[in-house]
Amino acid sequence: MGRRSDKTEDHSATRPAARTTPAQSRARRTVESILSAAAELLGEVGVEQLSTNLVCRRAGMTPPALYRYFPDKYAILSELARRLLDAQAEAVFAWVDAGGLEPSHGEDAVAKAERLQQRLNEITRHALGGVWILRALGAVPRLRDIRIAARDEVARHIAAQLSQAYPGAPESELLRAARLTVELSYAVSEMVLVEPVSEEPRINQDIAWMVTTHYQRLARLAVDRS
Amino acid sequence: MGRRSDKTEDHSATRPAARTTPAQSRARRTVESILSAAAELLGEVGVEQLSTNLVCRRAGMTPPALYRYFPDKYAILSELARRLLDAQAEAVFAWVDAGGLEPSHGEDAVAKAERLQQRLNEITRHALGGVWILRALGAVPRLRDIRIAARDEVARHIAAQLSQAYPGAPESELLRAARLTVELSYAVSEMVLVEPVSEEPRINQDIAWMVTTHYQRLARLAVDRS
DNA sequence: TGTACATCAGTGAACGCGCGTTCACTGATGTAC
DNA sequence: TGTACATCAGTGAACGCGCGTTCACTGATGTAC
Repeated sequence: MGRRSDKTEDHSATRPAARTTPAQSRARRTVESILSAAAELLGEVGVEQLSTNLVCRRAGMTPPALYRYFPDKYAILSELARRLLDAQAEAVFAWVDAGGLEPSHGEDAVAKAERLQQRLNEITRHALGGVWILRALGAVPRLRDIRIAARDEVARHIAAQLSQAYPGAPESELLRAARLTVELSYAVSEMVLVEPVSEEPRINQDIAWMVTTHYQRLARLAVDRS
Repeated sequence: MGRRSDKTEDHSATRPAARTTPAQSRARRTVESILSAAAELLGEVGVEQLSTNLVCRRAGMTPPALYRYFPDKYAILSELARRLLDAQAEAVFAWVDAGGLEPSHGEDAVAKAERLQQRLNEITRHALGGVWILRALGAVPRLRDIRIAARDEVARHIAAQLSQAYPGAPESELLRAARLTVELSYAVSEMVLVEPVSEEPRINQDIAWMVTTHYQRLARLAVDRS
């Protein structure tokens, strides 16, 4: 998928370059061990207490091995973040491409949005580091840019699609709405993963309804204005 | 306000007890210096790099002075969090008590909700540590409970009021809806404070519309069911 | 209103510890012939 | 298919530094008479 590789390039510009790119398969396993260890520890001790030494110990290796691939703990977190955010972005793109935003009768549109939210929760749940990276992304100054960049990329795509589906609505409004809804979607993922699972479908449904209705309202306002 | 002191007691159970409660006014100034310094540093270096030594230096005092009042950096963050969350909760209570949730015609209800969101943003903006504590609260394991407790307290109050305004809707649904909207409101505050100010009113309006419509829909569904 | 004394508030100096980081090295992997 | 060699991957040991934390102490504040 061409779009995906574009995206990866974008991110690698932001991300602190790894000192060495692993060439052998042993090295690739090492990198994965580091990422897994960091992911585990993220939820156990929190971003603040996460240290490269701690990660090494958990991953069963010595500091220089880690330093070969990551300059510091932020590089590790960035990589975890990039993976999660890329996966989420890809899910949204796939959903949009499959007609997620095409005008349809109220209930259908909500059901479609609900499935997307569910998928995003699922991705977050199973990503390395899970919901903890999502949380860390907000709180760590050096990582905020990654999150905002990812959010805006998704938002632009949604806005573009919305303006096709509902021509006449001003671009700026659509972009604002898209940004807001992506942000809300992150918040819901963060929330849902600590609620009892039984609550999850209802919450997804609620947010899906809110977002869908919001889009439709914008479209309606645009039509009224013309 | 009786409700407020109840709340304070609740929180102090969660919060690690200060070693000493300041008795003299000099001591109270010291505590405030510590909190201000920590608040400043929070946005500059992030929760992860915040340390008691760093706070002392910025506050112009030596470590033992800090240790007299706070056992560790989490105690400082908890206090900052408590203040912000208390202020927000109080604003919501005041708004509810002033009839914020009373059934009214669509546009009015939205305008009321919009004003509340604006007020909450304002509180966050001017609180010690501002939006950075809000963010830290999500990411630091030892602080999450405070955030969740505060959210749920506000949500219960809103739910109680909703069930009075729209009798017939099941309590559990109202509580879920209230929790979700409080969470969304936090997210919007976090978001808005980094957007250009010019965007703020529109975003407040959007979220106000979404939340209000959501409540009204729940009420309508309840009526339909009976 | 002044003094003596008890309590409160903050200092200076020190400690052990884990962190981030680097060095020269050994061992593992892949490849050219 | 086997061996020799170049490159890649990870180790052991060490470093200086700032962190969290405590001690015995000095100085400031408030109060009893």
